Amino acid sequence: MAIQSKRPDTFYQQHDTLTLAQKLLGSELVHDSPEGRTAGIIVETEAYLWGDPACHAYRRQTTRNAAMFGPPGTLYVYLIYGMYHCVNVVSGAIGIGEAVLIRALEPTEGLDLMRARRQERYLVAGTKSKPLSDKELCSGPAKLVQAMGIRLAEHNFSSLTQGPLFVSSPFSAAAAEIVTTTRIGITQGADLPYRFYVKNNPFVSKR
DNA sequence: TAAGGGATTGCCT
DNA sequence: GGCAATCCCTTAG
Repeated sequence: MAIQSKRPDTFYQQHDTLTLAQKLLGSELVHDSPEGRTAGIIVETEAYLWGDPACHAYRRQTTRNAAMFGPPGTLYVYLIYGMYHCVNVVSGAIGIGEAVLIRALEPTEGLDLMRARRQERYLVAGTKSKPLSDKELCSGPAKLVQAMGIRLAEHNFSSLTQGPLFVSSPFSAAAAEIVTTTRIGITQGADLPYRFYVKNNPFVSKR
């Protein structure tokens, strides 16, 4: 296993949100949990900006979006549709509610643990019997939260620069081609080109 | 205080 | 491809 360097505070401080959303592509998200390590290369992101009607911080700071107003490199985790969670990397200055949504990972480590976490719900429900394929583990914002063992109570407000959940620099600096397009699942600001993904990567949630 | 709705997912037709 | 599931937060009254 190669030595991985944790992205420092300056990585999150020096880039504006749209740039950070692209810089995060190719970086690896790592979680060293008590159950073991899971990790994946970030292959799809979306930016949510100040003054952007789709941004959770668009109106004002509230209890739900408070983490977005923290320092860059903070995690913002929220509940969506009453049953799933999504994770964001907070960006922009303190007091400015901007963030980058992590939408998909290419799994690199701990795939069995990911599978176990993802299938837990099905095993309980007893509906799904077939093991999930590698592509089904992290190809969506709520999927990767499950697979990585990210939880609202534990990780909202936590920092990516200190602690067991962090972003590492890529192993190879091979510049992948980035596709820029519109964001998924939103109604407001649907025409803004704030979604980025690695071209031709099969682990991206949607083409 | 009440009611609407969402940065999704997976099952069903 | 369409749609239900399922909560809590936010906004309106």
